[in-house]
Amino acid sequence: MAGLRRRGEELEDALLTAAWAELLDVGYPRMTMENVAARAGTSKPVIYRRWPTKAKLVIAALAHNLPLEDADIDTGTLRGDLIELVGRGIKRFGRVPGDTMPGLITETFREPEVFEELRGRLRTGEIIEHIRPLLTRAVARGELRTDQCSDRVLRVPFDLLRSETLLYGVMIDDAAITAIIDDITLPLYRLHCG
Amino acid sequence: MAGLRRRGEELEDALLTAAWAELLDVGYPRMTMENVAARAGTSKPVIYRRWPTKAKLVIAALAHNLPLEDADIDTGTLRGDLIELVGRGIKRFGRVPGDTMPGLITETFREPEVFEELRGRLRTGEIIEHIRPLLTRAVARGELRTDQCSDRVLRVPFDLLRSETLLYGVMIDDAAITAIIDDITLPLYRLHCG
DNA sequence: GAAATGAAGATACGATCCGTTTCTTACAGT
DNA sequence: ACTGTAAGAAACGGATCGTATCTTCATTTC
Repeated sequence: MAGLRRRGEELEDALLTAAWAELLDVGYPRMTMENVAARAGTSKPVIYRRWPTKAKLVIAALAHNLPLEDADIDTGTLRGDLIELVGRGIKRFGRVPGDTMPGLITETFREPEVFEELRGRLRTGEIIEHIRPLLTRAVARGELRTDQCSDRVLRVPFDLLRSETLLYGVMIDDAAITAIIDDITLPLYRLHCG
Repeated sequence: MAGLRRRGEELEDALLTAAWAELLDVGYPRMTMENVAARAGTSKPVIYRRWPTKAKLVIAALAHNLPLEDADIDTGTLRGDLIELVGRGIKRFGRVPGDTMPGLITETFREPEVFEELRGRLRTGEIIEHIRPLLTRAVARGELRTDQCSDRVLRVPFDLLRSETLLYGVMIDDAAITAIIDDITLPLYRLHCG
Protein backbone atom coordinates (compact mmCIF):
# COMPACT_ATOMS: atom_id res chain seq x y z
CA MET A 1 0.00 0.00 0.00
CA ALA A 2 2.51 2.58 1.15
CA GLY A 3 4.96 1.26 -1.37
CA LEU A 4 7.18 -0.02 1.44
CA ARG A 5 7.55 -3.76 1.41
CA ARG A 6 9.72 -5.41 4.01
CA ARG A 7 11.66 -8.59 3.39
CA GLY A 8 13.74 -11.25 5.02
CA GLU A 9 14.97 -10.72 8.52
CA GLU A 10 13.33 -7.34 8.98
CA LEU A 11 9.93 -8.77 8.20
CA GLU A 12 10.49 -11.86 10.29
CA ASP A 13 11.51 -9.77 13.27
CA ALA A 14 8.39 -7.68 12.94
CA LEU A 15 6.25 -10.82 12.88
CA LEU A 16 7.87 -12.41 15.92
CA THR A 17 7.73 -9.16 17.83
CA ALA A 18 4.08 -8.73 16.95
CA ALA A 19 3.33 -12.30 17.99
CA TRP A 20 5.03 -11.68 21.32
CA ALA A 21 3.17 -8.45 21.93
CA GLU A 22 -0.11 -10.09 21.09
CA LEU A 23 0.69 -12.95 23.44
CA LEU A 24 1.39 -10.54 26.27
CA ASP A 25 -1.73 -8.54 25.54
CA VAL A 26 -4.42 -11.16 25.24
CA GLY A 27 -2.86 -14.51 26.15
CA TYR A 28 -2.50 -17.65 24.15
CA PRO A 29 -6.06 -18.69 23.41
CA ARG A 30 -7.15 -15.21 22.36
CA MET A 31 -4.11 -14.55 20.25
CA THR A 32 -5.16 -14.88 16.62
CA MET A 33 -3.10 -15.12 13.49
CA GLU A 34 -5.21 -12.36 11.99
CA ASN A 35 -4.35 -9.94 14.78
CA VAL A 36 -0.68 -10.84 14.76
CA ALA A 37 -0.56 -10.11 11.06
CA ALA A 38 -2.41 -6.84 11.51
CA ARG A 39 -0.12 -5.79 14.33
CA ALA A 40 2.88 -6.48 12.17
CA GLY A 41 1.29 -4.49 9.36
CA THR A 42 0.93 -7.42 7.01
CA SER A 43 -1.40 -10.35 6.38
CA LYS A 44 -1.83 -13.97 7.35
CA PRO A 45 -0.24 -15.74 4.39
CA VAL A 46 3.01 -14.00 5.20
CA ILE A 47 2.97 -15.75 8.55
CA TYR A 48 1.93 -19.12 7.20
CA ARG A 49 4.73 -19.07 4.66
CA ARG A 50 7.12 -19.19 7.62
CA TRP A 51 5.37 -21.14 10.37
CA PRO A 52 2.79 -23.75 9.47
CA THR A 53 0.79 -23.50 12.69
CA LYS A 54 0.04 -21.16 15.52
CA ALA A 55 1.97 -23.39 17.92
CA LYS A 56 5.12 -23.16 15.83
CA LEU A 57 4.82 -19.42 15.55
CA VAL A 58 4.54 -19.11 19.31
CA ILE A 59 7.51 -21.39 19.89
CA ALA A 60 9.53 -19.24 17.51
CA ALA A 61 8.34 -16.09 19.27
CA LEU A 62 9.41 -17.51 22.61
CA ALA A 63 12.87 -18.29 21.37
CA HIS A 64 13.12 -14.89 19.77
CA ASN A 65 11.98 -12.89 22.76
CA LEU A 66 13.38 -14.92 25.61
CA PRO A 67 16.99 -15.54 24.76
CA LEU A 68 18.87 -17.78 27.14
CA GLU A 69 21.33 -15.66 29.03
CA ASP A 70 23.96 -18.27 29.60
CA ALA A 71 26.07 -15.84 31.59
CA ASP A 72 28.13 -17.54 34.26
CA ILE A 73 26.83 -17.52 37.75
CA ASP A 74 29.28 -17.38 40.62
CA THR A 75 28.09 -15.79 43.81
CA GLY A 76 30.50 -17.64 46.06
CA THR A 77 28.09 -20.07 47.63
CA LEU A 78 25.98 -22.87 46.29
CA ARG A 79 22.95 -21.32 47.93
CA GLY A 80 23.59 -17.98 46.28
CA ASP A 81 24.17 -19.62 42.91
CA LEU A 82 20.95 -21.59 43.11
CA ILE A 83 18.88 -18.61 44.11
CA GLU A 84 20.39 -16.63 41.26
CA LEU A 85 19.79 -19.39 38.73
CA VAL A 86 16.24 -20.00 39.84
CA GLY A 87 15.59 -16.29 40.01
CA ARG A 88 16.66 -15.92 36.41
CA GLY A 89 14.43 -18.79 35.43
CA ILE A 90 11.51 -17.11 37.14
CA LYS A 91 12.26 -13.74 35.63
CA ARG A 92 12.46 -15.40 32.26
CA PHE A 93 9.33 -17.43 32.56
CA GLY A 94 7.59 -14.77 34.57
CA ARG A 95 7.39 -12.86 31.34
CA VAL A 96 5.60 -15.70 29.62
CA PRO A 97 1.86 -15.39 29.95
CA GLY A 98 0.71 -18.15 32.25
CA ASP A 99 -1.52 -19.76 29.69
CA THR A 100 1.16 -20.10 27.03
CA MET A 101 2.81 -23.31 28.09
CA PRO A 102 -0.39 -25.17 28.81
CA GLY A 103 -1.73 -23.92 25.51
CA LEU A 104 1.25 -25.16 23.62
CA ILE A 105 1.23 -28.51 25.37
CA THR A 106 -2.43 -28.97 24.60
CA GLU A 107 -2.19 -28.06 20.97
CA THR A 108 0.91 -30.04 20.25
CA PHE A 109 0.02 -33.14 22.19
CA ARG A 110 -1.06 -34.98 19.09
CA GLU A 111 1.78 -33.71 16.96
CA PRO A 112 4.80 -35.66 18.13
CA GLU A 113 7.28 -33.55 16.23
CA VAL A 114 6.25 -30.21 17.68
CA PHE A 115 5.70 -31.70 21.07
CA GLU A 116 9.23 -33.05 21.04
CA GLU A 117 10.54 -29.62 20.18
CA LEU A 118 8.68 -28.15 23.09
CA ARG A 119 9.80 -30.83 25.53
CA GLY A 120 13.35 -30.37 24.42
CA ARG A 121 13.20 -26.76 25.48
CA LEU A 122 11.93 -27.50 28.94
CA ARG A 123 13.40 -30.83 29.76
CA THR A 124 16.56 -32.28 31.14
CA GLY A 125 18.96 -31.19 28.48
CA GLU A 126 18.80 -27.47 29.01
CA ILE A 127 18.10 -27.33 32.67
CA ILE A 128 20.52 -29.97 33.88
CA GLU A 129 23.33 -28.36 31.97
CA HIS A 130 22.67 -25.16 33.88
CA ILE A 131 22.59 -26.74 37.30
CA ARG A 132 25.51 -29.10 37.10
CA PRO A 133 28.21 -26.42 36.78
CA LEU A 134 26.98 -24.92 40.02
CA LEU A 135 27.42 -28.27 41.72
CA THR A 136 30.87 -28.73 40.25
CA ARG A 137 31.90 -25.35 41.53
CA ALA A 138 30.49 -26.15 44.96
CA VAL A 139 32.60 -29.29 45.00
CA ALA A 140 35.66 -27.26 44.08
CA ARG A 141 34.93 -24.94 47.01
CA GLY A 142 34.53 -27.88 49.35
CA GLU A 143 30.83 -27.32 49.95
CA LEU A 144 29.99 -30.72 48.59
CA ARG A 145 31.92 -33.94 48.14
CA THR A 146 30.74 -34.93 44.70
CA ASP A 147 28.63 -33.63 41.87
CA GLN A 148 27.43 -37.09 40.94
CA CYS A 149 23.74 -37.44 41.49
CA SER A 150 20.75 -38.36 39.45
CA ASP A 151 19.16 -35.94 37.04
CA ARG A 152 15.90 -36.34 38.87
CA VAL A 153 17.39 -34.98 42.08
CA LEU A 154 19.11 -32.15 40.24
CA ARG A 155 15.91 -31.14 38.54
CA VAL A 156 13.93 -30.85 41.75
CA PRO A 157 13.89 -27.07 42.15
CA PHE A 158 12.81 -26.53 38.57
CA ASP A 159 10.21 -29.26 38.65
CA LEU A 160 8.72 -27.75 41.78
CA LEU A 161 8.70 -24.28 40.35
CA ARG A 162 7.16 -25.46 37.13
CA SER A 163 4.48 -27.22 39.05
CA GLU A 164 3.67 -24.10 41.02
CA THR A 165 3.82 -21.91 37.96
CA LEU A 166 1.45 -24.07 35.98
CA LEU A 167 -1.05 -24.52 38.75
CA TYR A 168 -0.97 -21.37 40.72
CA GLY A 169 -0.36 -18.81 38.05
CA VAL A 170 2.87 -17.10 37.29
CA MET A 171 3.51 -15.19 40.45
CA ILE A 172 6.17 -16.74 42.58
CA ASP A 173 7.63 -14.52 45.23
CA ASP A 174 11.05 -14.51 46.81
CA ALA A 175 9.80 -16.34 49.87
CA ALA A 176 8.73 -19.25 47.71
CA ILE A 177 12.09 -19.34 46.00
CA THR A 178 14.09 -19.35 49.21
CA ALA A 179 11.77 -21.95 50.69
CA ILE A 180 12.31 -24.23 47.74
CA ILE A 181 16.05 -23.72 47.91
CA ASP A 182 16.61 -23.77 51.67
CA ASP A 183 14.02 -26.28 52.81
CA ILE A 184 14.11 -28.66 49.90
CA THR A 185 16.85 -28.30 47.35
CA LEU A 186 19.92 -27.72 49.50
CA PRO A 187 19.11 -30.50 51.97
CA LEU A 188 18.62 -32.88 49.09
CA TYR A 189 21.84 -31.90 47.37
CA ARG A 190 23.74 -32.23 50.64
CA LEU A 191 22.24 -35.61 51.24
CA HIS A 192 23.10 -36.95 47.83
CA CYS A 193 26.36 -35.14 47.21
CA GLY A 194 27.58 -34.29 50.67
CA MET B 1 -37.59 -40.16 18.31
CA ALA B 2 -37.92 -43.73 19.47
CA GLY B 3 -40.30 -42.59 22.14
CA LEU B 4 -37.71 -43.13 24.84
CA ARG B 5 -36.76 -39.97 26.61
CA ARG B 6 -34.39 -40.11 29.54
CA ARG B 7 -34.49 -37.70 32.45
CA GLY B 8 -32.67 -36.60 35.54
CA GLU B 9 -29.86 -38.68 36.86
CA GLU B 10 -30.05 -41.31 34.17
CA LEU B 11 -29.57 -38.74 31.46
CA GLU B 12 -26.86 -36.93 33.34
CA ASP B 13 -24.94 -40.15 33.84
CA ALA B 14 -25.17 -40.92 30.16
CA LEU B 15 -23.81 -37.47 29.30
CA LEU B 16 -20.88 -37.65 31.70
CA THR B 17 -20.03 -41.15 30.61
CA ALA B 18 -20.16 -40.10 26.98
CA ALA B 19 -17.95 -37.10 27.70
CA TRP B 20 -15.43 -39.34 29.40
CA ALA B 21 -15.40 -41.84 26.56
CA GLU B 22 -14.94 -39.07 24.05
CA LEU B 23 -12.10 -37.64 26.08
CA LEU B 24 -10.35 -41.01 26.17
CA ASP B 25 -10.90 -41.55 22.46
CA VAL B 26 -9.80 -38.31 20.91
CA GLY B 27 -8.31 -36.16 23.68
CA TYR B 28 -9.33 -32.78 24.95
CA PRO B 29 -8.91 -30.50 21.96
CA ARG B 30 -10.66 -32.87 19.55
CA MET B 31 -13.50 -33.64 21.88
CA THR B 32 -16.53 -31.73 20.63
CA MET B 33 -19.82 -31.04 22.31
CA GLU B 34 -21.56 -32.28 19.18
CA ASN B 35 -19.91 -35.67 19.40
CA VAL B 36 -20.47 -36.00 23.11
CA ALA B 37 -24.15 -35.36 22.55
CA ALA B 38 -24.28 -37.83 19.69
CA ARG B 39 -22.50 -40.47 21.74
CA ALA B 40 -25.00 -40.00 24.52
CA GLY B 41 -27.81 -40.25 22.02
CA THR B 42 -29.02 -36.71 22.50
CA SER B 43 -28.21 -33.19 21.38
CA LYS B 44 -26.16 -30.21 22.40
CA PRO B 45 -28.74 -28.07 24.22
CA VAL B 46 -29.25 -30.91 26.66
CA ILE B 47 -25.60 -30.55 27.61
CA TYR B 48 -25.63 -26.78 27.74
CA ARG B 49 -28.64 -26.80 30.04
CA ARG B 50 -26.39 -28.46 32.62
CA TRP B 51 -22.88 -27.18 32.01
CA PRO B 52 -22.33 -23.77 30.47
CA THR B 53 -18.96 -24.52 28.87
CA LYS B 54 -16.87 -27.37 27.62
CA ALA B 55 -14.43 -26.86 30.47
CA LYS B 56 -17.13 -27.28 33.08
CA LEU B 57 -18.44 -30.38 31.41
CA VAL B 58 -14.99 -31.92 31.44
CA ILE B 59 -14.44 -31.05 35.08
CA ALA B 60 -17.74 -32.70 35.91
CA ALA B 61 -16.80 -35.73 33.85
CA LEU B 62 -13.51 -36.02 35.72
CA ALA B 63 -15.24 -35.93 39.06
CA HIS B 64 -17.80 -38.45 37.89
CA ASN B 65 -15.39 -40.94 36.39
CA LEU B 66 -12.47 -40.59 38.74
CA PRO B 67 -13.96 -40.89 42.17
CA LEU B 68 -11.56 -40.36 45.00
CA GLU B 69 -11.09 -43.67 46.69
CA ASP B 70 -10.55 -42.36 50.11
CA ALA B 71 -9.96 -45.83 51.46
CA ASP B 72 -7.56 -45.84 54.32
CA ILE B 73 -4.01 -46.69 53.60
CA ASP B 74 -2.05 -48.54 56.25
CA THR B 75 0.74 -50.74 55.06
CA GLY B 76 2.66 -50.56 58.29
CA THR B 77 5.45 -48.27 57.15
CA LEU B 78 5.55 -44.69 55.97
CA ARG B 79 7.41 -45.81 52.86
CA GLY B 80 4.79 -48.37 52.06
CA ASP B 81 2.01 -45.90 52.65
CA LEU B 82 3.57 -43.29 50.40
CA ILE B 83 4.18 -45.72 47.58
CA GLU B 84 0.62 -46.89 47.84
CA LEU B 85 -0.76 -43.35 47.89
CA VAL B 86 1.34 -42.19 44.99
CA GLY B 87 0.60 -45.36 43.09
CA ARG B 88 -3.10 -44.69 43.41
CA GLY B 89 -2.57 -41.14 42.27
CA ILE B 90 -0.75 -42.40 39.22
CA LYS B 91 -3.34 -45.00 38.46
CA ARG B 92 -5.96 -42.34 38.81
CA PHE B 93 -4.28 -39.70 36.72
CA GLY B 94 -2.84 -42.24 34.36
CA ARG B 95 -6.36 -42.66 33.09
CA VAL B 96 -6.67 -38.97 32.32
CA PRO B 97 -5.59 -38.17 28.79
CA GLY B 98 -2.40 -36.21 29.02
CA ASP B 99 -3.79 -33.20 27.25
CA THR B 100 -6.77 -32.78 29.53
CA MET B 101 -5.23 -30.82 32.36
CA PRO B 102 -3.27 -28.45 30.15
CA GLY B 103 -6.38 -28.00 28.06
CA LEU B 104 -8.46 -27.11 31.06
CA ILE B 105 -5.84 -24.78 32.43
CA THR B 106 -5.57 -23.00 29.13
CA GLU B 107 -9.26 -22.56 28.60
CA THR B 108 -10.04 -21.48 32.11
CA PHE B 109 -7.14 -19.17 32.63
CA ARG B 110 -9.22 -16.10 31.98
CA GLU B 111 -12.19 -17.34 33.96
CA PRO B 112 -11.18 -16.99 37.58
CA GLU B 113 -14.13 -18.91 38.92
CA VAL B 114 -13.60 -22.05 36.88
CA PHE B 115 -9.86 -21.83 37.27
CA GLU B 116 -10.28 -21.71 41.02
CA GLU B 117 -12.43 -24.79 40.90
CA LEU B 118 -9.74 -26.59 38.95
CA ARG B 119 -6.96 -25.48 41.22
CA GLY B 120 -8.93 -26.57 44.22
CA ARG B 121 -9.05 -30.07 42.87
CA LEU B 122 -5.35 -30.34 42.33
CA ARG B 123 -3.85 -28.22 45.00
CA THR B 124 -3.31 -28.31 48.69
CA GLY B 125 -6.80 -29.11 49.84
CA GLU B 126 -7.20 -32.50 48.35
CA ILE B 127 -3.67 -33.67 48.21
CA ILE B 128 -2.44 -32.44 51.55
CA GLU B 129 -5.39 -33.99 53.30
CA HIS B 130 -4.37 -37.31 51.85
CA ILE B 131 -0.75 -37.13 52.83
CA ARG B 132 -1.03 -35.78 56.34
CA PRO B 133 -2.80 -38.80 57.82
CA LEU B 134 0.09 -40.95 56.68
CA LEU B 135 2.47 -38.68 58.52
CA THR B 136 0.34 -38.71 61.62
CA ARG B 137 0.31 -42.49 61.60
CA ALA B 138 4.05 -42.57 61.11
CA VAL B 139 4.42 -40.38 64.16
CA ALA B 140 2.20 -42.73 66.13
CA ARG B 141 4.42 -45.63 65.12
CA GLY B 142 7.50 -43.73 66.13
CA GLU B 143 8.89 -43.39 62.61
CA LEU B 144 8.80 -39.60 62.82
CA ARG B 145 8.79 -37.17 65.65
CA THR B 146 6.19 -34.71 64.37
CA ASP B 147 3.77 -34.27 61.52
CA GLN B 148 4.20 -30.52 61.48
CA CYS B 149 5.82 -29.38 58.29
CA SER B 150 4.98 -27.00 55.52
CA ASP B 151 2.48 -27.85 52.83
CA ARG B 152 5.13 -27.24 50.24
CA VAL B 153 7.32 -30.00 51.63
CA LEU B 154 4.39 -32.33 51.94
CA ARG B 155 3.38 -31.75 48.36
CA VAL B 156 6.77 -32.56 46.93
CA PRO B 157 6.09 -36.08 45.64
CA PHE B 158 2.93 -34.99 43.88
CA ASP B 159 4.47 -31.86 42.44
CA LEU B 160 7.32 -33.90 41.03
CA LEU B 161 5.03 -36.49 39.56
CA ARG B 162 2.83 -33.85 38.03
CA SER B 163 5.83 -32.22 36.48
CA GLU B 164 6.99 -35.48 34.96
CA THR B 165 3.52 -36.35 33.81
CA LEU B 166 3.06 -33.04 32.06
CA LEU B 167 6.39 -33.04 30.35
CA TYR B 168 7.07 -36.62 29.59
CA GLY B 169 3.64 -37.93 28.88
CA VAL B 170 1.63 -40.09 31.14
CA MET B 171 3.93 -43.06 31.52
CA ILE B 172 5.59 -43.23 34.88
CA ASP B 173 6.99 -46.58 35.89
CA ASP B 174 7.53 -48.11 39.30
CA ALA B 175 11.21 -47.23 39.26
CA ALA B 176 10.34 -43.54 38.96
CA ILE B 177 7.91 -43.80 41.85
CA THR B 178 10.36 -45.52 44.18
CA ALA B 179 13.08 -43.07 43.20
CA ILE B 180 10.84 -40.12 44.04
CA ILE B 181 9.87 -41.70 47.35
CA ASP B 182 13.22 -43.15 48.46
CA ASP B 183 15.65 -40.58 47.14
CA ILE B 184 13.63 -37.43 47.61
CA THR B 185 10.43 -37.64 49.61
CA LEU B 186 11.44 -39.78 52.57
CA PRO B 187 14.72 -37.97 53.19
CA LEU B 188 12.87 -34.68 53.15
CA TYR B 189 10.16 -35.84 55.49
CA ARG B 190 12.76 -37.25 57.88
CA LEU B 191 14.66 -34.02 57.78
CA HIS B 192 11.67 -31.85 58.51
CA CYS B 193 9.73 -34.16 60.80
CA GLY B 194 12.34 -36.51 62.20
C1' DG C 1 18.24 -0.71 -17.98
C1' DA C 2 14.65 -4.24 -18.99
C1' DA C 3 12.78 -8.71 -18.25
C1' DA C 4 11.94 -12.46 -15.22
C1' DT C 5 11.35 -14.45 -10.77
C1' DG C 6 9.67 -14.70 -6.38
C1' DA C 7 7.71 -13.10 -2.37
C1' DA C 8 4.55 -9.41 -0.18
C1' DG C 9 0.17 -8.18 0.81
C1' DA C 10 -4.97 -8.04 0.22
C1' DT C 11 -9.08 -10.63 -0.04
C1' DA C 12 -11.99 -14.27 0.09
C1' DC C 13 -12.97 -18.97 1.07
C1' DG C 14 -13.84 -23.73 3.32
C1' DA C 15 -13.98 -26.07 7.42
C1' DT C 16 -14.57 -26.66 12.25
C1' DC C 17 -16.51 -25.88 16.50
C1' DC C 18 -18.41 -23.22 20.28
C1' DG C 19 -22.47 -21.66 22.36
C1' DT C 20 -27.47 -19.97 21.20
C1' DT C 21 -31.97 -19.92 19.42
C1' DT C 22 -36.21 -21.84 17.88
C1' DC C 23 -39.54 -25.13 17.65
C1' DT C 24 -41.77 -29.52 18.24
C1' DT C 25 -42.81 -33.47 21.15
C1' DA C 26 -42.65 -36.66 24.96
C1' DC C 27 -43.07 -37.43 29.76
C1' DA C 28 -44.43 -36.37 34.80
C1' DG C 29 -47.37 -34.53 38.22
C1' DT C 30 -51.86 -33.08 39.30
C1' DA D 1 -57.18 -35.90 30.52
C1' DC D 2 -54.59 -31.38 31.22
C1' DT D 3 -50.63 -28.73 31.72
C1' DG D 4 -45.93 -27.41 32.37
C1' DT D 5 -41.25 -28.60 32.04
C1' DA D 6 -37.54 -30.44 29.85
C1' DA D 7 -35.91 -33.54 25.85
C1' DG D 8 -34.49 -33.63 21.38
C1' DA D 9 -33.85 -31.95 16.47
C1' DA D 10 -32.24 -28.55 13.45
C1' DA D 11 -30.36 -24.53 12.14
C1' DC D 12 -27.79 -20.35 13.01
C1' DG D 13 -24.13 -16.62 14.22
C1' DG D 14 -19.61 -15.84 15.27
C1' DA D 15 -14.84 -16.79 15.80
C1' DT D 16 -10.75 -18.62 14.06
C1' DC D 17 -7.74 -21.82 11.84
C1' DG D 18 -5.37 -22.74 7.72
C1' DT D 19 -5.64 -22.34 2.33
C1' DA D 20 -6.16 -20.47 -2.27
C1' DT D 21 -6.21 -16.74 -5.54
C1' DC D 22 -4.64 -12.73 -7.44
C1' DT D 23 -2.32 -8.40 -7.89
C1' DT D 24 1.77 -5.62 -6.97
C1' DC D 25 6.18 -4.60 -5.67
C1' DA D 26 11.29 -5.58 -5.24
C1' DT D 27 15.21 -8.07 -6.21
C1' DT D 28 17.88 -10.65 -9.24
C1' DT D 29 19.67 -11.73 -13.77
C1' DC D 30 20.82 -10.94 -18.34
